Formats: sequence, structure tokens, C-alpha cells
Amino acid sequence: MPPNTRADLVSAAARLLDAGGPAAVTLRAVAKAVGVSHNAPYKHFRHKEELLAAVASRELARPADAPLEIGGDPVARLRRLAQGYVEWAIRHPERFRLTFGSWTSSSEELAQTATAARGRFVAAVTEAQASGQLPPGDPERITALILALAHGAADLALGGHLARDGKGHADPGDLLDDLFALLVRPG
Amino acid sequence: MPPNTRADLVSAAARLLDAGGPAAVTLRAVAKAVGVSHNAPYKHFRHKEELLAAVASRELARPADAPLEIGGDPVARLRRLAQGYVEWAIRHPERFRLTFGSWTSSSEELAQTATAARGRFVAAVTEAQASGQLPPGDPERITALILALAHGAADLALGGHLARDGKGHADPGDLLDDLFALLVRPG
DNA sequence: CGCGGGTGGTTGACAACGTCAACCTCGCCG
DNA sequence: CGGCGAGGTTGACGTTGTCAACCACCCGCG
Repeated sequence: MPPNTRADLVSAAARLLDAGGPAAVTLRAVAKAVGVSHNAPYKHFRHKEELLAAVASRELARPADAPLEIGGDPVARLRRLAQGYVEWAIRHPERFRLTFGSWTSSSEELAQTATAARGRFVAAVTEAQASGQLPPGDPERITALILALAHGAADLALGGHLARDGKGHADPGDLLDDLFALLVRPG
Repeated sequence: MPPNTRADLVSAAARLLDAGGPAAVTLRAVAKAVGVSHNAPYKHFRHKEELLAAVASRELARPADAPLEIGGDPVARLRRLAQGYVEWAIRHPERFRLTFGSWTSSSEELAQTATAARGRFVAAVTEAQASGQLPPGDPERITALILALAHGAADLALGGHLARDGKGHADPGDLLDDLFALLVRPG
């Protein structure tokens, strides 16, 4: 395996990210973790945000290697897809926030992987519609509905804004179940 | 009106925030905008995050001064509440992202205004349930469902992740309408 | 064979930022 | 009158992103 400094930098940045929070991801720290000088990253990325975009893009592409689970109930598969999304967000808050954070200069690579990721959702929705369990209509729109709920539930949960007044938390997964119950209900 | 440097700092920070993005909100710039030295903020806030928390808290408390619109259809009022939420997010992306961003040290003031804001939603949901237009069940949970969708739709829209492949965007408001259609549908 | 350039690396500098420490200056209360 | 605390100032320090200049190696071409 030839040394690939660029990939090493991306990996090191991801590691630092969920180790010490976003504040720990400094170009110099990343460079040191890889064992190069503090300016080496500039040979691979124009600025810090470009490195972060590479990290985010890798995150977005991550579910692509999961087994496609061709068989089984299409709705169940869609549900697992959405649940996987929120589980990832809860497990790696910093990566989640980075990925969907505010990008000042939009990266082409990032936009492409994001579109591909949404495409996987749209496909699952379309299949579930074909099986008759999801109502007809624009699959893009139903995808957006599910995705928005999953995203919002995860984000609010991370900020503690989903907690009930008393004890216990409202689980993002529960909200997802509620939405699916509304969707598959014979209409 | 006596000069209130603390309030001035909060206002100036909010102005800088949606003027030049989060990067423009530097303690020194805020101080200069108010006309004090670069260290004056430390007489009112322990660190930068505490100033930002004050900004976020003020944002969260903002809808409180809107007229309560006591009369009218409870579901319509709930809908307007949710629509107002996403409109605010779209109009002031930076304030929205700041408010629900990652806080390393949780501010008591911020937590309190957040709880109060959610309380207004819960009340509207409860009323809509009483009118028989919303299904029964834990109002906190239905609130969470609506809030999560509104939040997620707004956040994804801001990142451009709601755009359809071709032209046009999926409007966060449309998704909210879809959810309401599912909820009020005679069950 | 020699050599010129590009790729990836280095060192050193710079301005800006958050934060700390020390000092100053009122207005108020004892 | 004296002190003292709240609010303000200046100056410094370490860290960060970024720029500029320089350097080593490898590869294709004369």
C-alpha cells in the first residue's frame, strides 16, 4: 500500500473530530497526527474547508458499502435505512454536524455524494410504493418527508431539544416510527 | 434609555451574525461595533460562547411577543406556528444554526428559553387535540414530531439538500403541509 | 547521460483571534 | 473620607489559518 498522504489527512481529521470535538480539528493537529509539517495539507487542499469537505463527503458515501439487502419487505428496508441515518448521527455527532453544517464554498465532490445518498432513499421509497404499502405520489417528496424528519429528530436530539420536561427522552427512532405509522396506514 | 453595554453587545453580535456569516462574529469586531475596547465583553460574559448563548436565547424568546391569536382554528394556529419556525430559519440561517448548534457548556438561560418555546407548541397541540382535529395521544410526542420535521426541513433546505435533481426546490413549507395532511386525516 | 519541471514536502513568517493579567476610574455606601 | 466593586482600558501571549520561499525527488525528453 503506497503512502497516500491525502487520504491519511482525511482519516486523521475524522478521528480528531469525534475525539475532541470540532475545536480539536486544527490543520496543524491533523498534520502532526499524520507526521508531516503544519503546511503539508496545503499541498492537497486549498484551504481548511476543503479538507473538511473531503471528510464530510467520505461520511456521506459511507452507507454505500452496506449490503444492499435486496430481499425482504421494502418498507422494512426503508425503515432500516432511516434508522441507520439517525443512529449514525447520534453515534457521531460531530461528523453529522460537520456534514450538514454551513459550507461557505460548495464542494462539487460533496454535492455529488449527497445526491447519490439521497438517490438510495428515493429508490427505496419507490420500491415501497410499488409494493402498495406507501401511498402513491412523488417519491422525491415522500423521501424528503422521511429524510427531513430523521434529520430534524437527530439534530434536535443532539441538542437536547427533544427531551421531555420530566424524565426520559423522546427517542428519534420513536418519531420515525410515528411517521411510518402515519404513512403506511391504509389511506 | 441608559446605555446598556451588555444588551448592545448581544445586538451587535446578532447583526454581525447575519451580515457576514459566523466567521464575522469575532469578539473584537463585536466590541468595536459597540464602540468599546476589545476586552470589554469579558466584563459581561465569561467567554465567547456565553455571548453567543445570549444571542441564541434572545432568538428563542422572540416569538413570545407575537400576538397570541387566541381565536381561530387551533390547527390553523399550530400550522402558522410551525410555518413561522421554518420561515425564521430560512430568513436568518446563521441565527438558526447558532441557536441549534453545538454548545460545549450548556447555558441555563438558553435551556430555559428553549423549554418555554417548546411549551408554546405543546399548548397549541393540546388545543388542537381538544378540538378533535388532531389524534389523541401524548401531546409532547406530537409536538416533537412536528418540531422535528420543521427543524429538519429547514436545516436540509439551508444546506441545499432538499433540492430536487432537476429544477425547483422542495419547499420546507410543503413538507409541513404533507405532515399536517397525514395528521388531521380522519383516522 | 543530463537536465528541467512538477509534485509533495519543509521552514519561517504574518495577522487575527480568544483569553489573561494588570491597571485605571468612577459612583456609591459605610 | 476611604475603600471597593463594576466596568473599562492597554498590553501581552499562545494558537490558528494562510502565504511565500526554498528544497528534494522522480520522470520524460533532448
